[in-house]
Amino acid sequence: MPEKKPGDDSKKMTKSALRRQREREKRVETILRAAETLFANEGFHKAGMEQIADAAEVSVGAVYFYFRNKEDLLIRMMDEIGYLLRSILGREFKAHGGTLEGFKRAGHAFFEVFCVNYPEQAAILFRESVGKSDLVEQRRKVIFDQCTSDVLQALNTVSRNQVVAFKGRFSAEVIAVSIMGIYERVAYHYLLWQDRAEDLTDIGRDAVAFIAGGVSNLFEEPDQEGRGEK
Amino acid sequence: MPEKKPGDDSKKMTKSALRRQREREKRVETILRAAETLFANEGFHKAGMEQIADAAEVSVGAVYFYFRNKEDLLIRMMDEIGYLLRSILGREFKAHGGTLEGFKRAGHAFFEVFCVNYPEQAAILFRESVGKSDLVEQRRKVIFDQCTSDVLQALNTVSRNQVVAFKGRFSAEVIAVSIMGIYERVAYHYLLWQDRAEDLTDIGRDAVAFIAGGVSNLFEEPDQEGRGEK
Amino acid sequence: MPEKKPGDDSKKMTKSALRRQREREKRVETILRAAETLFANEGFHKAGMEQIADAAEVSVGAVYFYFRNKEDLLIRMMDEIGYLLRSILGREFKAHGGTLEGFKRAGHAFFEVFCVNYPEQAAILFRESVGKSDLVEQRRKVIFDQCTSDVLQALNTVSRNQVVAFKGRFSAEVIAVSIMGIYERVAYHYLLWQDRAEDLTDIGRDAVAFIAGGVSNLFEEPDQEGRGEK
Amino acid sequence: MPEKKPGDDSKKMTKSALRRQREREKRVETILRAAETLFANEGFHKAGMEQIADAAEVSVGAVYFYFRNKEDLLIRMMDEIGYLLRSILGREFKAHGGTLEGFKRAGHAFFEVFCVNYPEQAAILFRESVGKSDLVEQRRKVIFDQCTSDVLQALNTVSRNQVVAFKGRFSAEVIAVSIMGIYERVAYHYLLWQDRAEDLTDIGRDAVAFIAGGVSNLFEEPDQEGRGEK
DNA sequence: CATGAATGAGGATTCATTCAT
DNA sequence: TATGAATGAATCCTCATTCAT
Repeated sequence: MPEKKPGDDSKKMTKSALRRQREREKRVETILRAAETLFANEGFHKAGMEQIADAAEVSVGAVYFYFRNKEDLLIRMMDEIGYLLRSILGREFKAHGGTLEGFKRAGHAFFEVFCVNYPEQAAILFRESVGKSDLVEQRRKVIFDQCTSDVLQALNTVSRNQVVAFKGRFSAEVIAVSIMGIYERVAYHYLLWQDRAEDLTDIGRDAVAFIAGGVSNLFEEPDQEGRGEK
Repeated sequence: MPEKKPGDDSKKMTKSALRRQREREKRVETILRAAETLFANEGFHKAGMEQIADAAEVSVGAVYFYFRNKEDLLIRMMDEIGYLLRSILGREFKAHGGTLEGFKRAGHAFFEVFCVNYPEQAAILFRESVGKSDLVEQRRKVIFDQCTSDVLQALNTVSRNQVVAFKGRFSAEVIAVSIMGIYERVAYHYLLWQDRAEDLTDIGRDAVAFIAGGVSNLFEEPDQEGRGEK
Repeated sequence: MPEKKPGDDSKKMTKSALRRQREREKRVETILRAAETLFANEGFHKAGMEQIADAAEVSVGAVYFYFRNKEDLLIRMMDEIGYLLRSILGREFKAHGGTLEGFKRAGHAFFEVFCVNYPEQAAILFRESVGKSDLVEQRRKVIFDQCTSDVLQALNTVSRNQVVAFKGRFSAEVIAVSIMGIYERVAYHYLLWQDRAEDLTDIGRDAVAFIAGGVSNLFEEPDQEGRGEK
Repeated sequence: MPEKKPGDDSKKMTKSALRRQREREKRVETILRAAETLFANEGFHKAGMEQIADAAEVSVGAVYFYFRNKEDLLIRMMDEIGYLLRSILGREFKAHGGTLEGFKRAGHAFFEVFCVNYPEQAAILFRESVGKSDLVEQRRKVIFDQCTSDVLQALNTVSRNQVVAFKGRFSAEVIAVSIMGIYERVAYHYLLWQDRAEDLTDIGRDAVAFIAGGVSNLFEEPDQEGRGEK
């Protein structure tokens, strides 16, 4: 079984075993990248396993050796992409000490780093759908939930750091979900539909500003009337 | 061809022709509803034409008599759903004279009327994807663009009615897209993933409040400097 | 049953019955012509009954009222064409009193009259095939047999008129079949494949000359030894 | 892709690769033969892919692995048959040094070798047609054109060898086409319609004699009445 | 007689997956 | 490990034919 956890048996390993390990990982990598491009450009259903194998310059059998099935390929891919996305956003947020500024920077990074440098990955994460009740959909949910949870934590961190509190009547979770929605659709709209990658910086700034405006509204500001939405 | 425009020959029609016309529409309706349920529950790819025909209690041939092919079925369905959604939102907005209040009400209607009463339609509009470069994807884009455009117009109407102006540095279009994103993902998250239809009223209120907060932030407030980010 | 022999009941008929009779025949004619064009241009299998009905400006049901089924359509068509072809050839042959000259003239008429004026009919007679063991194939055989038989009779007539006799060792039937083959393939080659209708006169002359040469070789020439081939 | 040109890598091949190659060819052969029988007996349209696969004792998928589609099956088959036919005729003709005798022998071989030993192939070549403007029809044309061209060359060779010339007023091409027509229809008539395979030798002799008579008529014969060739 | 909506068996083709080598 | 030929269930779609109106 190739799914053995890497690192478990790393201490006692012959050289050739190490090389094998390395080659295995390289092979997995190659296949994953080939599939990624195909899925992004053709869509999950249109991309056939043989096509993927060809693109990765391996045999179909090899693909099935490293991946349980086509779904598994997509799931592992989405996990990677989810991890990548969270790294990018998390790094930026933490680099600014969990402030509102950091929160905004993370938003900018979403557009300027993730969308611009990993458009195929964005396409897969935001477009691919295989049909309800599939493992894939569950996985998508997990990834989005993690992201949402990250955003939620960030919101809480910011509010703590700012020494302000959320107005009790709002569900921070809904806000987090909303923010994810903004990121997702703006990326989809301008990257996948209009292919305006070069404008993403500006577009991202506007979107982030909109979010920041909505968010700052949510904090109690003791000495002052809220800008009353009504 | 059953696709003849209705109304063309409506004045002079024999009774039997009228009945036929009615029956034809009823049949189309039946098939569309059956397909809707199947697409929403099984997904586009998993739902077979025979299954659809069975559910509609007609033969496969009958489905193909009224619809060019499976894609056509989905496209016509999406068009209907798009129209339905825009009607619901537009009616609410106009009923309140294009005010911010109307804008919010439209938002509430999205969750309380559209999502709650037409969850299958929401599933189809927000989940179904067939793969890039398909007619379906184009159609989806058109529908979303129309909705986005509606939101954009609404924003402009509100800003005019409030005698305030957008802060120049924001792209209203990006805001509109963002709002669509919020609606979409909140619906997706709470309706399709968590199936919390009964909580949608509250959830919707929070989401709309968040939007309203963000939006009111966008209007120039004469006596005060913008919080200029950049 | 619309297949009643025409003329049977012609003596006692009301005027309206007569008109009906006429209209029926006109209708049959229209459908047959429409089908002819379609079969010639699209082929038997590609031409659908609905297409035929549309082209004839009647309903599918009407086609099925006048013709048992698609095969019947083709068979009746082929019968007509066979009759037409035999008329053209026979008329020419008889007009010259059954001489070799008449035989040649008939050959010329095949190319210059039949092929040139009825190319669609030629296409149907020579190209259409539906698959073995069909009624159609049997019908084709009958028609070709009739034509072959005509040619055979013509050969005999000529030989009688010329007061010469066939060399005993030749089967006149094989010659007749051969002649049919020449007509068929030359027409196919130059009309259906190369569409050189305008050259058919010359081409036909060559083919006929070839046939005449072969044929005149077959007759015993009393004062002389046969040129024994082998 | 199994269509790799044979011979490319024939020098350095492992044993197993060689065996694979052999098995592949055997498999293609098996499928082709099964399809041939089915096409000849049932006709192209009536023979289903599953039926073919069953007859070849492989799965449908295997058929599609070796052949692009049903048309491809027929085309490759026709190519083979065309090649076979031309080999048989050409061999005979060349074996007699391009004389009129060789020409006749080739004719006899057509009936006695090709028609008698390969009746199914004859059925396919002469009967199967799928409808105008198809790849198949184009292929048929190519094959017939090649055969016609062979006949034409043979005629020219004979006339050169006999030191006689064609009478200028005849188009040798039309003669060649005519000869093809004779072969085709005589075979069709007596083999496919009347199934008189056992009489084909005699029938063939008559047909060839008829052709030879027509042909010898075409040569200029300077000093002499008799046409005695040889 | 005419209509045209409805039928449904039948057919070609695809493709994820397996397994002998 | 790697290969790639083989599998066969699944699926979309066509179209000759029927029949209620």
